[in-house]
Amino acid sequence: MRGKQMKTPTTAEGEPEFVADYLLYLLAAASDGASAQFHAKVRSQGLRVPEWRVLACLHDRDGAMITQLARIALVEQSRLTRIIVQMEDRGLLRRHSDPDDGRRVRVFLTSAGRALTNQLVPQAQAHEQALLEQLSQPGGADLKPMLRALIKALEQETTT
Amino acid sequence: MRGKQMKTPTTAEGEPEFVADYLLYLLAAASDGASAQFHAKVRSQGLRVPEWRVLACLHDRDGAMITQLARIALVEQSRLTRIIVQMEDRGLLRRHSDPDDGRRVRVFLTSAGRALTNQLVPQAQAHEQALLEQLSQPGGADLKPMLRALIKALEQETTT
DNA sequence: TGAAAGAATATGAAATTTCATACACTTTAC
DNA sequence: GTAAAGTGTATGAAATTTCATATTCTTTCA
Repeated sequence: MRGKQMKTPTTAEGEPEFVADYLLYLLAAASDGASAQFHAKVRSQGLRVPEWRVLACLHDRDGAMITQLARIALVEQSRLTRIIVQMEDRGLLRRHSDPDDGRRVRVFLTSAGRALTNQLVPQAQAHEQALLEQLSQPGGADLKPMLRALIKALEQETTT
Repeated sequence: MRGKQMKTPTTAEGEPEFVADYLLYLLAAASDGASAQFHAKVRSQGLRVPEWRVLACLHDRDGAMITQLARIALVEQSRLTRIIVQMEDRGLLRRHSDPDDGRRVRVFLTSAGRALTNQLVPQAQAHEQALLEQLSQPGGADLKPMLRALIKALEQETTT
């Protein structure tokens, strides 16, 4: 291999660049970039991103608690509470306090909410499919397993 | 391989789970989870995450324009403008309008800003190193290249 | 049993973010 | 050279988010 020798990019000052190869930046940029299109579509249908995430969570687990939803939707609890209230006001979901534990509030899709969700989930899946196909060339087939491994490692770290 | 046959997880209703294996969720959760610890450390040093990102960008490219910083720091422009103003008020950076193009504002670290940056960047690198070591077991060595490929593919998509 | 500790959700008030758009400057194309 | 179009940044006003903490239940355990 006669190398077109790739030198590490450097700043004007001659120091090596930091951001462009920093894992947390790559993760944030990848997440942001990959989501941009679909999130635009979500907004065009009158939902904010966390609202869509709530619907998606409820698609999987109707009747989830606020705290669970907050964790999965990656939103802070008090913020999620207010989002849920707004969504309830819009008729997308209903809150019921858990009969077995009065502290808990369980959230259920209304039929309107379910209808919207059933419309969005396939759109999300189609978009994902398209992305994955674009990525399949280099070997991006391993992307999802790798992300799952990272997430799992991070969860255990917290426990350990 | 006698298979402990992994069945696809399903919802109570029997439909397959969507979120847990959805690429955009995996990306967001990975980014969020991976960043959590370090971002907590950033905040404990009196910076919000976008502020730290600005410092990191300026570490690489002192004198960057607001728009560039917004793009790299993944922050909307008008929001970044206000963040920059606050940081200037705190004495971390300086704004100068570009002599060659009066529309542009170039942002420079002050010595205080540079000192803080020079303290944080190594912390970030150490944290990244630790993360990567945790990940090296399965084959996470390919994570960064894979993310770079994804980011690049997304950039080109926009152009195309 | 009952007091203390723990959990889940809600909420006030300050701070931040968003969205649209204004403003200032530059480039383009006559 | 100048009007029109394009860029880069700032800003008002409404909406949202944050942070700390209140509130309401539940569990623990002496």
